[in-house]
Formats: sequence, C-alpha cells, structure tokens
Amino acid sequence: MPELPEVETTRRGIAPHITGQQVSKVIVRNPRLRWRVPATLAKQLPGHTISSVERRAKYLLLKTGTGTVIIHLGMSGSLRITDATAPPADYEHVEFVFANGKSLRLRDPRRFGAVLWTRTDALKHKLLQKTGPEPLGKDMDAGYLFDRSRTRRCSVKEFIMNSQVVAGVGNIYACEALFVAGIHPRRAAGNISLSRYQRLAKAIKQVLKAAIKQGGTSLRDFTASDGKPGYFKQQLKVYGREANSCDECGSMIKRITQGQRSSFYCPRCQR
DNA sequence: ACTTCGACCTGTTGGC
DNA sequence: TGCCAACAGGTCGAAG
Repeated sequence: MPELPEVETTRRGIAPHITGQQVSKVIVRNPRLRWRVPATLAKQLPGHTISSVERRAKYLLLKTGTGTVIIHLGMSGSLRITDATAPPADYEHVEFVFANGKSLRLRDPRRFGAVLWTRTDALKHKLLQKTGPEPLGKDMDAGYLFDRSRTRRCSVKEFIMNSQVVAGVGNIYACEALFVAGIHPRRAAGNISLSRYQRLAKAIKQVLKAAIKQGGTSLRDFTASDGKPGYFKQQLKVYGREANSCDECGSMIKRITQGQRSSFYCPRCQR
C-alpha cells in the first residue's frame, strides 16, 4: 500500500488531528516490527506535544520538543485516528493516545514497518542521513541524476529506486515514470543522456504529483480506516498490466524481474 | 564505491 | 473446496 504519495496522503490526513495535541500514553502491543520498538519511546514521549508532522522519503516524523517519532509503513502499514476507547483491531501494534481522547494507531500485518524514537535531529538519524534528495525537490533534477549515474552500471530502474539516489520512488511509480519518459527499465543508468534524464526527472515529479493529488481525494474519509488506491489504479499505464495492451501503441505490456522486483513496461514505447 | 542478495513477515491470489 | 506456490506497495545491511 504505501508508496510516497500514500505516505504523504497519510501525513496530511493525520497532521490536523495530532498537531498541537499532547500524548498521554504510548501503547506497544507488539514491539517486533522491522526493528524492535524502543522502550524509551513509551517512557519519554508521554506528556509532550506534537509540534509538527513531517515527511522525509517515506518516513513520517512526529516532532515534539523532546524528540521525534520516526515511523515507516513498510509494505503493509497504515495509520488511522480512532477514539482511544475503541477496541484495537488486528495488527494494531502501536498506539499513541492523546489527552483529547483520540488515538493514532499503526496497523501493520507484515510488520515490515518501523516506529523509532530519537532525541536528536531526526534527519541525522542513521536511517535518514544518507538519503538522497526528495523527488519533488528542486535539487532532484536532470543534472543531478546524470551526474550521480555516470559511475553506475545498474539499470536505470534500480538506480531511481535506490533511496540513496532519490528518496521514496517505489516500484509502482518507478515503472510509471519510466513509461512516461519512454525509457526502457533495463537501460544502464550510466549510459543515459542528459536529455533523457531531463524527461525522466520531469516524469518522476509529474507522476508523483498526480498521485498525491488523487490521494487527496481519499483523504476525506481518512479516519474511516480507508483502504486501497482505487483511483491510482485506473491511471496506471504499465504497472500490474502485464499482457494488456499499451494505451499509447497497443503493444503487449511486458513484465520482467529486476533486483527481485517486478518491472512492467511497453517494449515499443520504452527504449 | 558499487552491486547483489538474503532477510524480515503475513495475507491474497491463482492454478491444479 | 482445499492445498500450495507465487507474489505483494520496502529497504536495510552483509558480503562480494
């Protein structure tokens, strides 16, 4: 479920509910996420107020005066706001109870997600300090991708999915952006021209922005517990469309494996 | 510095 | 209907 647009949608969904709210309690029902949820979180966070909800890559940052909660949704994580009195649903491993009687709950069946706690600058945290620029930021442009790719022998798809190169480009949007840019996912990153990276940088931004815009729609009933990316799906040109025909040229969409992930592309439109 | 690959989990889907 | 294998929106970190 969570690609960057959904993490951003989640951020926008929860921010108004928890910003300025004081945490009264942290309940960790199962600390065994990707990394064990630190015991210091439940000890140190209560009594403090959320000053802002930010995002870096696919990590959400809940900032307070004394430290920052770092949350990652992994493959199956989602956050929702509930009444604190509501009985916990399955897989709701971590809950932040607020003084106003509401709760923020992380549900994550696969437990690839993470909840961490740092008392220093979150951006200097081990997980974030080497992270590449935000894909929607000004510094992520053709020149940047071109320069960073010169020494690389990996495919362009693996290149743009590398979080040290660009933050938060997931499998769906990597496939979609390459389609929009007309670049074959197997092309070697280091051999791609500046002008093609121009198209790719634009495509990444365009595709992510469009998806975030759609996410904004599902935002309305966010607290309902909300579900799947219903609308994105209709707009996907290649992802998950193996053996369907390409909207642009009618060729058969292909699927290959790269870096243990599925890639989808149109063999005619993408070279 | 870069690439490859295993690891972490559980739910869903599709074929037989 | 049941069973089993394949697969899923992520990405770190070790090893080569």
